[in-house]
Amino acid sequence: MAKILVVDDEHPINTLICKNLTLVGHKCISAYDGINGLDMIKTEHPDLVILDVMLPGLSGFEIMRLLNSVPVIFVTAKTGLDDRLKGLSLGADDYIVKPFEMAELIARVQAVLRRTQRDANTFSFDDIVVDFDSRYVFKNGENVFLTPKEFALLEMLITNRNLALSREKILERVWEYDYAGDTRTVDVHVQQIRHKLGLKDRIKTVFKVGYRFEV
Amino acid sequence: MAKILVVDDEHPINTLICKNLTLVGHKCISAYDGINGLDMIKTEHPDLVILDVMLPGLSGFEIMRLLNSVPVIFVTAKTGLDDRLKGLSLGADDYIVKPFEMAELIARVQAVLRRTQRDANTFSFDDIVVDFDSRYVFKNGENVFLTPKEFALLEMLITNRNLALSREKILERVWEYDYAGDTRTVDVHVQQIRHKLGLKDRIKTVFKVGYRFEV
DNA sequence: GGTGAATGTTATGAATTTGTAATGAAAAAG
DNA sequence: CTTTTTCATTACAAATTCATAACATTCACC
Repeated sequence: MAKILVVDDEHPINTLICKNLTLVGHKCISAYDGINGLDMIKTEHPDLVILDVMLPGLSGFEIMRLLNSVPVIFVTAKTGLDDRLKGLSLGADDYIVKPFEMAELIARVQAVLRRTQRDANTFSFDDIVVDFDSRYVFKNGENVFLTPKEFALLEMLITNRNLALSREKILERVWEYDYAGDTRTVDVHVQQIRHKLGLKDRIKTVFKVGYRFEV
Repeated sequence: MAKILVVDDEHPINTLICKNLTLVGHKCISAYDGINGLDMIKTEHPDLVILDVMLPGLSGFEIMRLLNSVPVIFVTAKTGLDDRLKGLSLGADDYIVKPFEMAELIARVQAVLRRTQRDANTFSFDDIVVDFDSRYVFKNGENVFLTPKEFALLEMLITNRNLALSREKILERVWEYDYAGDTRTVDVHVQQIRHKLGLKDRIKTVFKVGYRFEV
């Protein structure tokens, strides 16, 4: 099951796509304009984005230019070759022209997901690779050992990257949600991760609040 | 000659498939619901499973989710593209839609068998050879005896090598999928395999999670 | 620059988790 | 039915994790 974001301003089509993707077992979320679409990509971290080219706010092309590494399938009413090339050259994983058969869209979705999810479930930045399936962390190709708490904390920082996280929120999610201990415990673990992975400037301290993982 | 398990609740069809497969020289066994099907896969170790999607007990999809490495050909009455994609994405080797020509099914069976039996069915590392057909394990050329549970556990570790496997996941797959016992049981069997094969550093414990077979 | 509060750093022992060996019940084989 | 094998469970030993405390440093504000 993958989390898929559908960005299309035509509500009936958006709903139809979502309904069908849900039927094949995926979790589906919708955005109806470019601004919100970009927003949801950043906050929800979908596994795949289905992106209409013609959007109010930001065009699909403009959104793609601002993306890093989310797989994208492009949808457009235009049939011009130049649009197709533009999309693919911007890094789209596939391309489909309206009007399309729902079966075809789904086939392409599954194909892209197979392609992207075969490559392990990892997150990379700088010289670091975090593999969530094997629970390995590599720095510069070398295996760095993290304890369970450290790994869970790093996982949460990555999931909520670029957000300021209070110590309370971190305790609630990485420890038990009604954990009663000292919030200083979080500090010690953050220092440990910083030390082991050399993340002094990636894990920023937000004074009086908590921490933020910037990437 | 291969051993083929047919899982289909419609007795006449099951029998018909078996008869034809026997005619072309295979050994054929039958199951008529999902629970028994899963059971026979674990006890009989067939070379190939022909699996109906619509089954009483456990659906074909659910069975597939619990399997490791047996080749599967999917059979379904549905013609929907989504079912086909679901099957293939779960790792089915082929797919055929009812009603089908018996000649076509046989052709696919032979194709899958050719594909899977070409690669000798063994796994080797260090001074150890595991033969999944004969169920022999050799260390340094000498036969090491493993009990059924031990072999099944080793098989799962090898199939999912380099992944961190939780004790729950191991119980679900090596024991029965609804096994109620203690997770410490897994520990004892892991120690046994480590001891018999000298795999102290190949089977790593992942603290608070489970184990990972590294190779 | 000075001050108090917040965060960084390091060490230690209690608590949790895993390793190990033994035991008896259940299943399989004879 | 008897013997043998397998395996779950238990109890204790060893290892690991991690919360906390104590002290050092940095930060925000004056």
